[in-house]
Order: sequence, then structure tokens, then C-alpha cells
Amino acid sequence: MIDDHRHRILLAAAHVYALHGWRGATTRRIAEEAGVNEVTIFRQFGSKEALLELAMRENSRIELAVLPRVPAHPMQELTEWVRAHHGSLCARRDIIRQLMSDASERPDAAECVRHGPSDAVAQVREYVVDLRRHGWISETHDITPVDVSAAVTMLIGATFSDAMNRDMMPAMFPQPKDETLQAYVRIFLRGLGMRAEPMSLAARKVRAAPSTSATTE
Amino acid sequence: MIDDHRHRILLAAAHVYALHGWRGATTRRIAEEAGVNEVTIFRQFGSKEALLELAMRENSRIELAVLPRVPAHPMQELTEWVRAHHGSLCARRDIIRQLMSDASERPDAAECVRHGPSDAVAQVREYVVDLRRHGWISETHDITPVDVSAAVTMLIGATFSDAMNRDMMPAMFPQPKDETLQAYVRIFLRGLGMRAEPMSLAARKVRAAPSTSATTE
DNA sequence: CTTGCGTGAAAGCAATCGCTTGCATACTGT
DNA sequence: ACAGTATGCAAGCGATTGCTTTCACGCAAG
Repeated sequence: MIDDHRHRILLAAAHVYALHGWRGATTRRIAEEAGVNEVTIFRQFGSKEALLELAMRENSRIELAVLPRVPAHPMQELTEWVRAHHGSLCARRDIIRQLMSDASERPDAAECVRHGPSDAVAQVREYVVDLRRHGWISETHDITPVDVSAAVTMLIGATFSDAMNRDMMPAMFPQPKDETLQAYVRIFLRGLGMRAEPMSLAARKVRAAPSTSATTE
Repeated sequence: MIDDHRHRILLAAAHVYALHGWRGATTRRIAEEAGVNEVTIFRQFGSKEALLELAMRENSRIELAVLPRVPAHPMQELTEWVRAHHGSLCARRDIIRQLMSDASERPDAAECVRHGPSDAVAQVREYVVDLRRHGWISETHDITPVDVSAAVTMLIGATFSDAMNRDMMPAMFPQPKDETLQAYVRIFLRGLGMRAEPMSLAARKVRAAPSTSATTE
């Protein structure tokens, strides 16, 4: 029973915070939303600050999908991953927006939102390194390490912007979500100089050559 | 004298709002920051709502640089434009963050922030159309209209994300700002299948072929 | 000199904020 | 049966909010 109350309060706190931010997330509103007396909040968590800190730690983390260790169908794998990441960001959209604006007053709010995109960048960059290692991207091309790094940041950034802004600035997103995300990946891979098939050197690692993976879904 | 007061109050209102959001931008704080008695605010603007509405209308708009009507040095022109756009976004970074989180409570707050990126997308898309018309991008390539549209959204989205997040998530941006922005443009143009020189058909429109414009600065 | 007008200083008002207190009630384990 | 714990309810505290009122001062135009 007590855990049920704590859980409901934490959920309500995250929900109210997502809608109204730190100052707008009053203990009375959270209590009402949780169907709980306001005093219960203070007896269980001590203070509004402690409650929201807990609620954010448990509720602002976005789960990352995993990219395969060795690339088989880059276009397809990356598109699927980007869609999953975009979905995670959308699910926490309001909370992320509030955290980012509250960060100027409560620096620890930034901490909650920092890891998501950073981990995403790290994971995709690792995947791109594997792409090069397995011959999908020529190493002798005129693509510098800065290009690779920036391309990854660009893909994650565009996905982030899409998740945060699509509902708010429709004119910025003339195409439907799914096709746009897929196109992000296509531009990304083409911008990195990806081939339709991996080079002969590493070709033996791939069982069947996926000849259309770069241009079709 | 009276206009000087109004101006100082509007500036202070925008500044305090950028730091503390709607609820945190109290009339007492704004008055203190403006070096003005609190009553003066209400006598001049009527209410906190009217004041902030005015302050936002005058202070949240970001100025857009212009792209040349006919492309001559795409890589260089686009990079310069993206840098200017990034700078405009950074200058209003805090205000944009607050507006985006306040949008769930005050829908008209979203209005202030909507036009910037949308206009940017429209302008770059027009530039890309000109790129194709002048032969910088093959029309017969496997690049669909959705790709073009998404690429533009991607470039603006990555620039937006860079401006909003770079200070908050350093791990997401391992490379320095200027090189990253330039790399965004490079990935963007390469992802669109841009050539080093425009095609012969439209080549006569360009006086001297800028042979290095796609790979160098 | 007088008449407005813009301003500052001080006080205050109703509402809301985070948080506390006191007391009654219900459930749980021994 | 008893003690301990978790909860609800009502009331209230001091602080802060947006906003108002009252009075006094300075200053420019008639």
C-alpha cells in the first residue's frame, strides 16, 4: 500500500512537472493528481525538492535501443534505431523541455537530460566506426574524422529537433514523421560516402550481399 | 524619458524571463532589474501579461540572414548562412527554451518561436531548388523530393539542436562549433549528391567554374 | 504660477506557495 | 488486545505573488 502511494505520487509529480515546470508543479496539484492528501507527500518524501528530484531520476531517463555490433543492413538497422530513439524522445518530450528551461535555475536539472543524446551519439559513432572497419565506407575518401563526428551529431541533433519541435512548428516538417526519419538516415549515410555493398576486403564477413540496402528501405 | 523607461522595462522583462520563465519573471524582479519602481510597470503596461507579451513580440524574433538568389559558391554561402543562423539562435537561446516549455500553458508563447526555424527551412529549400535548377545537383539522381525536404529539415534541425544543446551536453558535441557547422553543410550537400561543378547544361550561367568549392572551405 | 503628467515610496490586499501541527482513523504484525 | 505505522482532514504559519491605493515630489507647458 505504501509503495503504491509512493509510486502514484512519483508518477503524478512527473506528469505535473512535465506540464507546468518546477514552479508550476505545486505540491497541492501533485497531491490532487495522485489522489492523495498533500501531507502524505511531505511525510513520504520530506520536501517538494526531494520528491521532484526522485521523480526526475526515475522518470526522465530515456531508454536507448541497441545497434548491432557488426553491421549487416546499415540503412535498415539505423532507420529502425533512429525511429526507436525518436519515439523515446517524444515520450519524454514535455519533461525534457521543462528540464532544459529549468536548467538555468537548477543546474542538476540539466543532469537528467544530459545523458540521453550524449549516449546516443556515442553509440552511433561506434556503429559508424564499425561501418568503416567492415568496408561500407571508404577510408581513403575525403571524409575527415571531424566529418564523421559531425555527421553523427547531425543525425542525433536532427532527430532531437524533430522530436522536440514537430508538434510546435508544423511548417518546419512538411513531410510525415516516418519518411522523414528514414530520409535523415539516407542523407546521413550518403553524406558519409556509404557504398551499396561493402568493399571486397571485408566482404567475406557478410554472408549475402544486400545490394539494395543503400537505396531502398 | 518615458520611452526610455518603457524600453528599459521591456529589456529587463525579456532578460528576467529568459532566466526564470513565466512564473519566475515576477514584476518585482523585473522592476528591480530595470531600476524602476514596481508600480511604474503596471501604470505603463497594465499587467504582467501585457508586458511580457510585448517584450516577447519585440525580443524573441530572430533575424534571418539571406541566401543569394543564384548560387555561386554553395559550400561557402551555405556555411556562412548556417553560422549566422546558429548565432541568432544562440543569442536567443534562453528565451527560446523558456518559450518552448511555457507553450504547454500559454499557447501564444509557441507563436513567438514558431517562425524562426520555419522561415529558415523555407529559405534553404528555395536555395536547394536553385541548386538543382543551376545544375549543381543532378535531377536524375535517386534523390526524391522527400529527400530534399528532409535534408533541409535535417540541416536546420541539427543547427537548432546545436544552438540549444551545445552548452548543456558537451559530450554530444565533441568538435568545436565552427568546424561542426561547416561539416553539417558538407554532409548536407554530399547527402544531396552535389557535384564539384555544375553540369554543362547550366554551366554557362556560372562565369568561372569554382572547381574546389565542394571539398574545401 | 498653475496645471497636468510621470514617477517613487510605502502600505496593503487577496491568493497562493511550501510546509507544519494536532487529532482521528484504519490497517498490520505480535 | 495491543502497539506501531500510514493515512486523511482541518487549520494555520510565514513568505511571495500580481496588483491597487494613497500621498508626495519634480518637471515641462500653458
